[in-house]
Amino acid sequence: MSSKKPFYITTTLPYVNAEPHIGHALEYIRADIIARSKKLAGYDVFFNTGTDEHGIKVYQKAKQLNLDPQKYVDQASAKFREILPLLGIATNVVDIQFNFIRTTDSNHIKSAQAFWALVKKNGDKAKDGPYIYKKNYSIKYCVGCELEKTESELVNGRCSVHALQDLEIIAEENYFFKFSAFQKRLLELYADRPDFVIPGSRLNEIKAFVERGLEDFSISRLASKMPWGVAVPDDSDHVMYVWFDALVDYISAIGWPDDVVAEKKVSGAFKKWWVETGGVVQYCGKDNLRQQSAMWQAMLMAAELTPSKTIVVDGFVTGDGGIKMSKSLGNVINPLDVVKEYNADALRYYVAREISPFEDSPFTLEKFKEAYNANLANGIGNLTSRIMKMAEANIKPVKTKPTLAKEFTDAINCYDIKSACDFVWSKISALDVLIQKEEPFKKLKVEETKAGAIILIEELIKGLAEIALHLEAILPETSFKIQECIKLNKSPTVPLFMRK
RNA sequence: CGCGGGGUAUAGCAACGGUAGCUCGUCAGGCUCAUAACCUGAAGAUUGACGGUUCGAUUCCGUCCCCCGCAACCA
Repeated sequence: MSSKKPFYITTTLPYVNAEPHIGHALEYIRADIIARSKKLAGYDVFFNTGTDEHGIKVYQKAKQLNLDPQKYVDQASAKFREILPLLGIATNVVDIQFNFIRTTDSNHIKSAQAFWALVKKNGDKAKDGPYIYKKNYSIKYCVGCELEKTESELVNGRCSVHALQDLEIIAEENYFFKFSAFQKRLLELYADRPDFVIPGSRLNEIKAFVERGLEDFSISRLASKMPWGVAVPDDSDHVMYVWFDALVDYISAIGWPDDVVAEKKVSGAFKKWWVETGGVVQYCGKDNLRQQSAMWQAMLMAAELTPSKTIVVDGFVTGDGGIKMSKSLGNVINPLDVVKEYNADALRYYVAREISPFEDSPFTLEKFKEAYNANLANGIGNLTSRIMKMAEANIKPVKTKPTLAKEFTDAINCYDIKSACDFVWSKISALDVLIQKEEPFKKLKVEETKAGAIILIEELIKGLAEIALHLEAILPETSFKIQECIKLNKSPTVPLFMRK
């Protein structure tokens, strides 16, 4: 049994209706950098991600393709699972327990049903309950799309694809969650924990939203119309609508509720990853702020579980000039294309340092190339070559024991990945300056100064090793290569990053 | 009066009640260990507009203009 402190981080589960895109890559990479940094800082890390696979869009899509829904989601989920190693995500790293959950996994389904049943039970005896109740609900249905439409999908109250057809209003009786009962407790949570949502501007946003008043939301659909979902406990006419299904993954992933029974024992996974960590750190896009920081937290309260630890909210990746990426504008970046042309670390670098940790940022191939040449090829790549060349020819292998810098861990603790990178690159720049100032390459040629030059080169190696240590979190592959060079006292056989 | 973010050098960003910084690009010089790389220096900004508070405002307050998201199931 490890004595290390546990740390639990998760991404939002992407809905498999769409193909993996740059936003998913961004979130994976960010969460991965935090996970690896925590590992470096001595934590035992649980890293969760996966896919959200139920619901009408997936069901319809499978029907269109004439596929069994399960077959369809198997394929769709695999696409997400497969890109993870290509992005350098820690699917197989010591001290990082990686988990890929699918909402169609049988243990997740069991967990979601148990969660529903628990919330129902708690609500039925609560003063402000019931928490789950039935109510008539009218959905807007587009006959052309054969799909239910949400308000945000409508243009002038009509389907954007079938604007000439009137939407059908279909009333059905659904289960609702009594979100409104949790307004006060949510506001208390936000007030008590100023770091609950990062960045602070997003905390203000969700606070303002909750203060305006909450509407109960629908949490089931009629199975007769849409069978592709988790069955509601004790009512086979209904399946769960996304919330009580997908959001529960953050606890089903760590063994809830099975391990709650075992919570009295020390070894329960839920106890370790939820109770001892103070909850999960959740990455999400800014469009998911409400779901993660309000709805899910209210659900946890209803289940009498402690809230998440922190919600870290990403901005969006945009095209040039802050314009939304879209196929018609041709400014969509496919992360796999970037990885193919450069490599995973190059993409990770760009995501970590050139894209704002919390605000929208543009991503263009021009900017990418510029940043790549300046900071990877000319920066860390070139620095490694110049130091190792001198080392290889003049010194014996140096043993180093670099330590993690406080500036770095401080930045990571604030989820400020960009600042953490800035720190590392300031070290890179400092070594370049030092070499120029001290000119060991000149001193080597003169007998009287040679000894001093050798000491200096050993110092440079130590500096490089320190950089490599920090890069384990950001550019794991590159870090490994640098550490190998240092160990073997050899300059890289091929440049770490070829100039483009 | 729905909510939020933003407007700073060519571009992308940072900062802050007290000399407005960084990266890319441009120009000049240096170096030769290194991937035409690296180092030093220079040019380049009435900090969106107008008012207010202040000894002092890019920063705080007010009004306005412009851009961009969100507005209950898109990272």
